[in-house]
Amino acid sequence: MKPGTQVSFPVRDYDLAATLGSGQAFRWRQVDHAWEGILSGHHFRLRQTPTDISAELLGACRPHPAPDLLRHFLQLDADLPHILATFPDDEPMRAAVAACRGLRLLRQEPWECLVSFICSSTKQIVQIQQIIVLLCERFGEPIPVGGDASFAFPTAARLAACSEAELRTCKMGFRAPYILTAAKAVTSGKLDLSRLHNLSTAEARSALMNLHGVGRKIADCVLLFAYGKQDAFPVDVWVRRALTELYFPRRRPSEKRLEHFANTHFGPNAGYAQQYLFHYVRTHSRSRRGEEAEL
DNA sequence: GTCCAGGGATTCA
DNA sequence: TGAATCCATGGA
Repeated sequence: MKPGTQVSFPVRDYDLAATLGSGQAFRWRQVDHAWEGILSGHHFRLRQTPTDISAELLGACRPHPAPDLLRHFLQLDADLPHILATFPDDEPMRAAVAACRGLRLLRQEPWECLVSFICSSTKQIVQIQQIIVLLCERFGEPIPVGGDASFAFPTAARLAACSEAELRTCKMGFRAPYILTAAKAVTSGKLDLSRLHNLSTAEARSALMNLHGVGRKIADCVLLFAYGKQDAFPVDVWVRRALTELYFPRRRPSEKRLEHFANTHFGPNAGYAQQYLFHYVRTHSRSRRGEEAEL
C-alpha cells in the first residue's frame, strides 16, 4: 500500500464515528465527512459508506503498513452481535446500545495507549488530545503528507531520552515524571509490553500498576483498548456517574457496592458494555439534564 | 480520609 | 465577560 492508494472493507454493524470519537483513542479527528489519524507511522483517511469503510493512505514514515494493520486496529472481524448478546438485558444497557449500536472497541498499540492514558488523569478529552499533539510534534518522526507534515507517535526510546522539563513543555504537568519512568521501564526491558498479551487480565493489570502513575483505572483502559482484555472495566468519573444515575437512581451507592456491581453485573464482555455506557452518558447527559431542569 | 498536582475547555452568573 | 467548575486519577 503506497501513499495515495485506497482500500475498502465491507462492514456491517459498524459506527466509525462512535468508535473513533468515543474517547478510546486520541489521534483521530473528523475532517469534513472523513476521519483522519495516524496509526503505526501511517497517516490514513477513513470514510464510512452504507456498506463499507474505505481507507486512503495519505503518507507514511515507514515503507509498508502491516497487511492487517487497519483490520486489526478497527476490529473489523469482531463478532459484534455476539458480544452485544452477552450484555445484561436491562433498560440502561438497551438504551446505551440503541444510542450507539456499531460502536466497537479498537485494538491500539500498547505503548501509545499506555502513554495516552497516563496523560488522561484529571484531563478532559480535548486536553488529552492537545497534549498528544504536542508530544508527537516534538518527539515523533515526521510523516510527509502533501505540503505539511504529520507525526508518528514517539517511541519509548525517544521519550526516555527526554528530560522532565522537555515533557512538561507538552502541557502534561505532574504527569511528566510518570511518562518518563514508563518510557525508561519499557526501554530498559523492565516492562515488556509484548509479554502482557500472554498474561491473565489480573497478571497484566498488576504488571501495569507497578508503574508510577498507573492505578487500576488507567491499567484497565490499556488492558481493554490495547490488549483486548474485555473483562477489564475502567471506572472513571463518567462511568461512575452512569452507573449511579442509571442503576442506583434513588440512593447513592457506597464505593464498595458500586465496585462489586461493576465487577459482577456486566458479564464476560464487561469492558465492551462499559464503553457503550461511557459514550452514551457523554453524548446524552447534557440534553437529559436539560430536560430534568425543565421539570 | 484528605490534599495536592497543570491548565484549558466548558459552564455559570 | 470574568469567575467557578470540571476533567477517561494516583500518590503521599
